Amino acid sequence: MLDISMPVEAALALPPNFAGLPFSPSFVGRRRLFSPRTTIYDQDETAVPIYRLVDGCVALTHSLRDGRRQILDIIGPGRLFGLVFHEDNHCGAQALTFSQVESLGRTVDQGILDQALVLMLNRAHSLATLLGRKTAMERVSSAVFDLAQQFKRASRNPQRGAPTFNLHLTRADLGDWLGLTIETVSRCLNQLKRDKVIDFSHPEIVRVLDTDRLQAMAAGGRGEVRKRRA
Amino acid sequence: MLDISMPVEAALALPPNFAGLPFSPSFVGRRRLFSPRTTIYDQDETAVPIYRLVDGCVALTHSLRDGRRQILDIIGPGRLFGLVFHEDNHCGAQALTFSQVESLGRTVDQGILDQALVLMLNRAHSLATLLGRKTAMERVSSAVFDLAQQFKRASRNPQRGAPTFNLHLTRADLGDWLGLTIETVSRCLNQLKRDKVIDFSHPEIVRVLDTDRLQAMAAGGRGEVRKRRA
DNA sequence: CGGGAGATTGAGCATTTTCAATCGGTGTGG
DNA sequence: CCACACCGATTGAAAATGCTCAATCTCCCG
Repeated sequence: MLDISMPVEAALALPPNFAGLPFSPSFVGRRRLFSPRTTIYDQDETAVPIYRLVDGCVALTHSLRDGRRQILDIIGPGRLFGLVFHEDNHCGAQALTFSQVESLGRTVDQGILDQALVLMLNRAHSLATLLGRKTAMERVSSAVFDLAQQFKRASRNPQRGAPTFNLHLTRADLGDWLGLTIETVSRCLNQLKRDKVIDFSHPEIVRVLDTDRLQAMAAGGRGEVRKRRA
Repeated sequence: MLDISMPVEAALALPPNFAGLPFSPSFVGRRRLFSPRTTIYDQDETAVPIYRLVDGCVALTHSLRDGRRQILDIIGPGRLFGLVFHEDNHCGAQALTFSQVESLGRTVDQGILDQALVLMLNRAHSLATLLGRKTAMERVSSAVFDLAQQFKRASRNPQRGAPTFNLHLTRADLGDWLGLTIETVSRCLNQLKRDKVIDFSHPEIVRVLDTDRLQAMAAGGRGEVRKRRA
């Protein structure tokens, strides 16, 4: 595997087509390539520009002083991230795979920025709902569903056919994202596999066998209405 | 108690001073008064304007189809909320007490809107961290601390003196916010009371006896570093 | 072939939930 | 004015989901 000794300037080939946000073509800033497990910016860093993820996978993380870590969002190709979103030094960004990132400085079209902000906020709210109210199985199902959306291979199988995607997160990452432990994540993933909802032989490459059932499990299985609250 | 049969137009006295966001004085739109437990807008509603909470307390909530509810934010006087934040019908807003709300339409200064959005996002991220990684005691401590900030009485006791505030949320609301059950919330609150960190006789009126300790408990008690993760 | 990192699996445990009973304040009707 | 009903809060005991600890497995790589 490549041995790139970290934050390296690189002018790479154009990215593959991705279903990302629209951009004014004028903003094609400097690109940088980050290796897996490297920090793009720190939780306490200031004056961070706006970035666009061209290719790869980035996690926004927040750590408590005692070391507990929460992943606040997983960013796929096309999405924006950076400091404007967290003036108050709030969370850091870390590449989970080789990630090509484009710096947009601070001169981003207002509308696009707002759009990205709103997406960020919606996802944060979804995550909160997941963390506050969903069971382990539902959380893992939600995560797989979300990642399948963001990272499904544009590759073969044009439409209806067991979409495969690369799970860029380790079990530990998934745990930090979903508020679970490594072991629980592993158990749930293997449960989904036994249930023939997903499949994987290599733990990184996941195939979704039954998208509908996956989505159903993500929302709360069979709709038994829960009690409480007038 | 008043019998106001809901959403009622009202021109009320000017609100007390509050430590809110700055506003261009030109935006003084229509005001409405909402009674406790009434809906300001629904989760699936569209074309909602931007609101400013003049006085009272509002909860942003998201409900799963099966009835589970997650409170995504608790809004205190001065803060903005409304649809721009959630184009994709996402969460509803509900008054928790008598709340005076000012509609700003959609003509809000961009900078102020962004500021509100970023605050919203930061709070959503903090909530996610709380829900994903904190214990019940830490969650409840965090909530009390946050509410003390947002709702501390401007009243007497100019500074250093056991700030008292009105806990506008019921135990059920707190549970829906913190991802806990009513019973756990109650137990934690009474534990804090036994520990002389807070005090209350009426379950709605809370006095903070030891702000420092409260804040410490909110962040994770005595800083024992937890394991895992390189 | 040996070492290491991540994943899986099992068993026991703990925090939090669930279930259930009781308390306390408040509003209503007799 | 008091009895009753109701709603929210509190408290205790039992149950459960998810965690901790520990062993083993599978790759990957040198």
